[in-house]
Amino acid sequence: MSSTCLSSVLTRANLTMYQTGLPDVLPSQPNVLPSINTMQLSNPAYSSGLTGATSVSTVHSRQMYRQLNPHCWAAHHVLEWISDHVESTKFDATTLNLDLCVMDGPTLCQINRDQMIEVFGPQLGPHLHQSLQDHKTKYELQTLSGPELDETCQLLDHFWSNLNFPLLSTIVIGQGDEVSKRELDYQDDYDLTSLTMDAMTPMGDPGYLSDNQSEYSSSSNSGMFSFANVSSPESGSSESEPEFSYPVISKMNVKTENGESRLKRPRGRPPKVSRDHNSSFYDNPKKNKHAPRGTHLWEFIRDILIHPEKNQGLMKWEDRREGIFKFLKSEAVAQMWGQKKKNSSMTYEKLSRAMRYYYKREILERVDGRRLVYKFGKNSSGWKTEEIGMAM
DNA sequence: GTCATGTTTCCTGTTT
DNA sequence: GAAACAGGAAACATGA
Repeated sequence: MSSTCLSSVLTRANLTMYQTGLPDVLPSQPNVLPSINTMQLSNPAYSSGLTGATSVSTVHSRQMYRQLNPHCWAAHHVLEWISDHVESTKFDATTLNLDLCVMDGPTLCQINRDQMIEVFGPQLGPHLHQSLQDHKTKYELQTLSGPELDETCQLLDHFWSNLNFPLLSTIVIGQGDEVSKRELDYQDDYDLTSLTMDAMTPMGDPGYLSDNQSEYSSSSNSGMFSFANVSSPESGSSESEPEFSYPVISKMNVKTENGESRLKRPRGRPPKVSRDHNSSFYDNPKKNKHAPRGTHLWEFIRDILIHPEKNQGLMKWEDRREGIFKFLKSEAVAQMWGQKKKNSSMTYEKLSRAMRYYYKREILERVDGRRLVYKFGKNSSGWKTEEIGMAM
């Protein structure tokens, strides 16, 4: 494949230029891209999928540009960046003039979209321009954002990491479409969401599962991607929470018009059932300790919105000035919210109910006639550009 | 223990 | 017909 050839060229150019260069140290911001370190070291598939000239340690340096502000990129960072995009877009690199690729970050940042297209062509140029803007935005925001945003950022990072590398194996998308991890690696900067969201939307409403089917029964998922199966710093590992099964007691028999009898739940949230084998769970002082109250739902939504470089198409601003925003991947956002609240059965339907409660409190305002569109109300804060001190 | 708050869950009905 | 919206009702978790 020609793109692979260019990759080799670029990689060799890197090695040549920086033979003396950067030590293969781990990125200094482990929270930002936790997956890169672990995956690239632990999964031979990653390195074997790269060019023969590329060692595992080279993979580390290849990703270094991601940790840096584009304004601080050296020439080899620019080459790494281009190389990654050439591979990920399967661009025919034979048409690319390598001489034109040699520039440092500050020079690159001065190139506008048209010039980018002129240098890299109509296929790769716009792609690179968009990527550069994303990288720039990312570092502008990182500079300006306060520490209160860290939790959501980490959740977003973790969320995408888990999507990219579920348990170091493969994920199953739909029925039988296996996508190798390496293929997903290179989706990282692009529309990964379109590829994976279907796989992670809830596997049916767990409330409609039979009573012995808990979504925590990971073995029953047989390879289908499930958030319940993904380890998370927040979800913990040993404290599986049993409250998401639906006891028989909460159902009642009702007659349909046809006179058929069917199961129906009473209105409202089903009561928790204390089961014998769980008594220790409820007595567990660790569980009852006052956990620091997390951010509220609207704050969680806000934090996703003000980190466009991390939300990867989950949500977008419709009108930033007015505070109007739209869910693009509503179920994915709900899953993330559920992950934050340690509730793997969260759905957009439930999330949206909570959102609707905000109307009364004027944290959100209705946007009539537009689906998945909400607007921040006068009692919300922290989303306005003036408030977070960024020029948009 | 009680209460308020902020969800979460489920439901029925309506709108798109 | 499906998805999203709307809002009532009840339960739950947490903090004061």
